[in-house]
Amino acid sequence: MTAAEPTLVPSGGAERAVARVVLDSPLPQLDRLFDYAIPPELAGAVVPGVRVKVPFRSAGRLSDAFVVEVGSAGSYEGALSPVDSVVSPIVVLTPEVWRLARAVADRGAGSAIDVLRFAIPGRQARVEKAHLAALTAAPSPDAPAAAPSPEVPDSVPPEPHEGPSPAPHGVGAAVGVGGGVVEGYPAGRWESAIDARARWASAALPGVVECAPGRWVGRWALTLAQAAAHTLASGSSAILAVPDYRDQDQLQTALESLLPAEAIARTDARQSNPDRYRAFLSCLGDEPRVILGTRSAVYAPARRLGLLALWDEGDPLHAEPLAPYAHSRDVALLRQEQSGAALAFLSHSRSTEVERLVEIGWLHDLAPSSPVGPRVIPTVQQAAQDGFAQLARIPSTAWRAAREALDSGPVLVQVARPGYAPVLACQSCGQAARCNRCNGPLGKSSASAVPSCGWCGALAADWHCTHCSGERLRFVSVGAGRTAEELGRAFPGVRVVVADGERPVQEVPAKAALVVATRGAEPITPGGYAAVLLLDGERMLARESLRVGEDCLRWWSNAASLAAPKAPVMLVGVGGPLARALNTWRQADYARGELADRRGLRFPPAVRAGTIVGAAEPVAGAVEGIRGIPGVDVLGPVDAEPGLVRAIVRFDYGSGAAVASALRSAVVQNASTRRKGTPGKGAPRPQPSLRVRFDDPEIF
DNA sequence: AGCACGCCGACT
DNA sequence: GTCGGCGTGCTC
Repeated sequence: MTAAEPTLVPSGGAERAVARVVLDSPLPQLDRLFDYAIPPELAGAVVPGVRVKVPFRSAGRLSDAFVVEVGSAGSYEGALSPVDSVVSPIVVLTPEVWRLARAVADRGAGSAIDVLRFAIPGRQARVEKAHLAALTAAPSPDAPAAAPSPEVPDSVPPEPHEGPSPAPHGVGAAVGVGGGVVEGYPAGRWESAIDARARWASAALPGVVECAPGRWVGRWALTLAQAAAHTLASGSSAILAVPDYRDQDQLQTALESLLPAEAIARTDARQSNPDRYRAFLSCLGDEPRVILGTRSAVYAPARRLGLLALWDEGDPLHAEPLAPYAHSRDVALLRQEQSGAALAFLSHSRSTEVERLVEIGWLHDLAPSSPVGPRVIPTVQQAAQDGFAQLARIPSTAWRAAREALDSGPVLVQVARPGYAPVLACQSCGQAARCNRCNGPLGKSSASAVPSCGWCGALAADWHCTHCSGERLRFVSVGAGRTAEELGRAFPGVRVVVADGERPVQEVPAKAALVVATRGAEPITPGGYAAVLLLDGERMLARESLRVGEDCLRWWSNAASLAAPKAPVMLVGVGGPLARALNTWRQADYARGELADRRGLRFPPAVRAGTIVGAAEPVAGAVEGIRGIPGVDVLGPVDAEPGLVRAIVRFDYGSGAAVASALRSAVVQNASTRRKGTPGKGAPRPQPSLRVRFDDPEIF
């Protein structure tokens, strides 16, 4: 502690000062505030938002905790233990983030501390020391802690400091780079929506753009960067959340072309812990920032949050895989309601979730001024005449389009699956080939590799089929590697580049080449591709999932958006409403129809859904607790893994709070009353015997 | 999670 | 009478 302001009265006067803290414990029954006395020597240091250590559990053990409130009104009657120590003077839990964490946990029947662990990076003593030293050293001599520092009029230069781009490509009119002016949409509409703290969904402009000399990004990235620059220019912070680091890199490039580097804070899971903590601390300062990151960015402690924007919210990477499993979209919706910031969803393709929000009037639609899409040419699968094309299972029209395009630049070929022939089957009976040891799926990692098991890794050197005793294997699905080989033969003399999850490629030069990429891993290229071939449509659609249609449309739209203006985009082997939506570039139409179907079937997102997994008895109890709530129906329970059952609960949005709180009570009760189970020295149960998960995109 | 508390059986 | 089993529930 430095010399500072003792805000609280010394021990003598008034009632007892009480700190209300949230404990860092995964136990659901501890997810509430606990009262501790503030000893005189810590008065003034124990303020809301700091990390503390408190005695907990009978022995003299200490638990980590965050102070949530400080006051004199103790709601707890018993004797209070004193706070043991303050870990750091930095206010890492802001009131806004606490309210958000509480709301996210309540909505997902989870613990607020689970949200906080995700939202607040671990403390790094070194980084913190440097941060505090910098704070006390130069500009603002005020205490580093909570003190609402004397309001300094912040001046962040919103001007672009990079030269404007020469003739950017992209579908639609040429755009220049301007600070805080969002181009490509009706003039002033984004700006006024941001200023009015509105909520909206926008279709992104297709195409790529050169936002600084030699730096090309998807056109969408420039839109978000311009919106963020406008927000910053008006003295507010902006949070931009993207699905993965590839999108993040593009957006960062776009931001750096408009804003000084100090105005940008970057947070993502790939950062080292010190880097993460450093970026987090930089958000806590008083100057507004543009905060760029993946899922966790929606929890950043932004000062004066003015805009919350999500790119490609339909990407499943926005769904958090850890409890309480909140999707960035839902977190953003809650935060918007609490903070009153503007909220924008930008994407090429519209998810059914966003479509629902538009239909109920929660979001408005802010469309580009000239909604022109890429030139999409649906191509029915047909037996190719050309021998080469047949090799690569490409229809002759698509093959010819690619052949011509290769004269002027690179051609993007999107394929379905990563890896090389991930699935093998018996040549004689056609059944999927299984490992002779563990029954896992067999695959091949390269042309010359010996087939091996995807589970145990055993080489299938002398494999035999368990169904028919056949001994020869054949490919069932064809991955990027194999497609690349075939294309290489179909287009002799052309350079082939492969991009997939294992071999990521951010950008390819604007030279003739075949770029074979799995969906989601497409590199961008300066000026856009001379042609785009969307090859494995049928196979992608074969996946068994409620979301398969909208997922495919999203993958195709994102790939098509990388094409140069007027370049052909060949959609192979797909017809119907999906092909029409891509061809007309009216993805929202598809989402509308899809949502209507889901309403009829009572599937998400027309309703919400959750799974309840656990031992039969607690699951039955939990189900009993929600049966009476209106707008709720329960499927099951049915047997799941050995000893466990699973029930699916579907409920209207309006019943969400009641369902969540009832299930939460069941989880808490189950956690505190010991499971009797097998009395005879059974193995201790490693997992809680009742788990609840809401809004899992993979339920149906 | 730990750990104390408490209501039953078997002992000095 | 008292010791101690482990089932039950609390932790500011």
